[in-house]
Amino acid sequence: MTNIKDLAKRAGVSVTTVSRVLNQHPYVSEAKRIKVERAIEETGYLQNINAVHLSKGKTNLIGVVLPFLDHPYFAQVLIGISEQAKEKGQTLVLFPTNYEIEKEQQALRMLRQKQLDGVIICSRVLPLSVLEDYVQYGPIVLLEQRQSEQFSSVFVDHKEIFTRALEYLYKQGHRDIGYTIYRRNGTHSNVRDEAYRAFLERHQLSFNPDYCFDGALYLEDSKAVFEKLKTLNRPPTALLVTSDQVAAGLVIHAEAFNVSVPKTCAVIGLNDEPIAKAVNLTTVRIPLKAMGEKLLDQVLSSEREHASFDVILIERQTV
Amino acid sequence: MTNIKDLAKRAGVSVTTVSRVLNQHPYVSEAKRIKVERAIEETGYLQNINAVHLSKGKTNLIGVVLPFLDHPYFAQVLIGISEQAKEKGQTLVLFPTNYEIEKEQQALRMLRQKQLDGVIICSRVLPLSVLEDYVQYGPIVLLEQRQSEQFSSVFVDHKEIFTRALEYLYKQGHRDIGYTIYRRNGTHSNVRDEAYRAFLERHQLSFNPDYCFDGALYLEDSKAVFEKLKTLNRPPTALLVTSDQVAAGLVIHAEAFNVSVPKTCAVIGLNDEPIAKAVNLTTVRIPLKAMGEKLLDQVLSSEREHASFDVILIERQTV
DNA sequence: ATAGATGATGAAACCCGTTTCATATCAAGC
DNA sequence: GCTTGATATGAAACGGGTTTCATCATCTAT
Repeated sequence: MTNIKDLAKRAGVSVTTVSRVLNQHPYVSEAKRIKVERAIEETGYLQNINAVHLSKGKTNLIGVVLPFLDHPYFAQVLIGISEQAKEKGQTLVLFPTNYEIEKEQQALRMLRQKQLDGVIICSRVLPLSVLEDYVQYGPIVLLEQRQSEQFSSVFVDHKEIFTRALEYLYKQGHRDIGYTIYRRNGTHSNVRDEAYRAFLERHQLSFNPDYCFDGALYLEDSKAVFEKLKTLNRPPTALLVTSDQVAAGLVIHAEAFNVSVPKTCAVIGLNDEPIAKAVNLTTVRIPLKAMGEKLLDQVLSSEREHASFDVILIERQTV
Repeated sequence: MTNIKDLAKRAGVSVTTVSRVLNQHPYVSEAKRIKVERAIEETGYLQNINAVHLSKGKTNLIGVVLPFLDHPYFAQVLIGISEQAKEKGQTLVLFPTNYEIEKEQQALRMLRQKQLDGVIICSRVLPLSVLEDYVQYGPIVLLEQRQSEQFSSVFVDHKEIFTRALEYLYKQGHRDIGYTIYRRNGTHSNVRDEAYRAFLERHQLSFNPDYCFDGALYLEDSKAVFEKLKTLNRPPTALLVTSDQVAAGLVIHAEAFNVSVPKTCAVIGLNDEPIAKAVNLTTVRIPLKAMGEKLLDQVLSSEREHASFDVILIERQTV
């Protein structure tokens, strides 16, 4: 493989000059520039990028930490991130964690070892305190509702989402409203719980612990929701479902479980994933792609920033 | 940042010895090993991985080229790849191409620049001849039915899939059978077309160019299929649909288009994606995750190999 | 007792760029 | 004629590891 030295010799200039040509620095005479360019063409020279990385101390590599690749929520965010990455000349390194702590740590370690210029964390199990130890090595940005001094973040207001969706259901006459989530101790579970309890209080409704269903993320998880629903002697008349996958599953499986949506049970989803439109799901649209783009911008920026995105309630046929 | 030199000084040994400790090479006395390990702990030393890459000429980075992130077909393959990557200590760099040629080229360029140890191509638009120019820089493996000398590959026999699905429909009494694909000039379109025409010939059925529907990849593409279906004065009584997303869309939207599945139109899908089970889709299961794992193994291996995977026809309710 | 294998160690070469710094040339301004 | 600033260029330092090679000390088998 030809390296920059060979190139310099062949062009009859110093390696410095070659480097200047490669990096489009000024102060190279036309004559030498042409010589170097010809040498590059003749040899088919290409920089050894690892040497460039070592020398420059950066890699244009951004780590993306996310639990699952096969869920539309994360897929949409990832599409936003990757389109913006293309725009900004960045390349993505993926860390599908399955919520395993070592996979998250791996991303942080690579940041520390300078293999990554920054890390985008779309969802996590690692405590914030651990992340804080790593900001010194490079920007870490979060896809979560959190206004930390240390990290930029991108988020939607989950309290508002819950409040709006719940009030909407209330206005349609529902008084027994349950909700489904994936993780009980996820980063947004608290906010949601608070919004839910505030809603109940506001309307003097009583709290029923059975009305919170967890483990609901994928289409097929809707079956478990139905099954649990069947065990209740006073099942909710409406469900706020924090993933359209699950909400769509409820709609699709309703008949099999002898439920009618929205008659027996109204359903309001979240995200406005493609399937939502297909099954006519009332849902709250979150601009996931735009949020992904913003995440990429933030990880490249030195400013701390907290970007909030607005949501839209999409009324369709399941409430 | 402490580097290996500082470490050597602090431990009172040579950098060579430190390197040996770091890389678990033999021939280091217990005493010195302990000294070095203590120095590492005290300083919190971590290798600059870019220096390691430059020195070793490899990065443990594998490029994955795929058109879309938000389709279950590729998501499943990617999950297989990434689980095996974790197993083998490899990290993935993603190239979501949207079938843009420059994105595919970017992966190849990074291979050539030694930033990637190998490239997995799940689907492509670049001609094979271009890929061949790059095998000299590192292993390139393909997710496609092709027995090339230059590349390892992982595949299912699309001819067999088509043949089995078509014969199955034939056995159920169907004589007007159409099929849907995404790209007319995709890597497998030929094979499928051949299988289709051979099937027609075998049963002395006539070829109808309107029976091939393209542009069908996502759930919502099913609507276009229905619309085109409506324009035919002799619509097919059965469809072989090469993505469960589309097949599920057909089932979900059937009512709206005044079609009954399977009565008016039988549907057989492909891949056995999660949604297939949810909507009771008859489909052909492809072991995508296992294939992804194999792809990762192949890209790490120096042997050329062509791995064929078996498929299973899953009979449910749409035929 | 001795050849030959095995263990232990460090100097130096190597991987391959970028960037700083010193130096030189040339033209414009006074 | 002289200072000053812009242009042009290359030597050398720097980023930070790994690996080869030479050397020396032990141990084992004959």
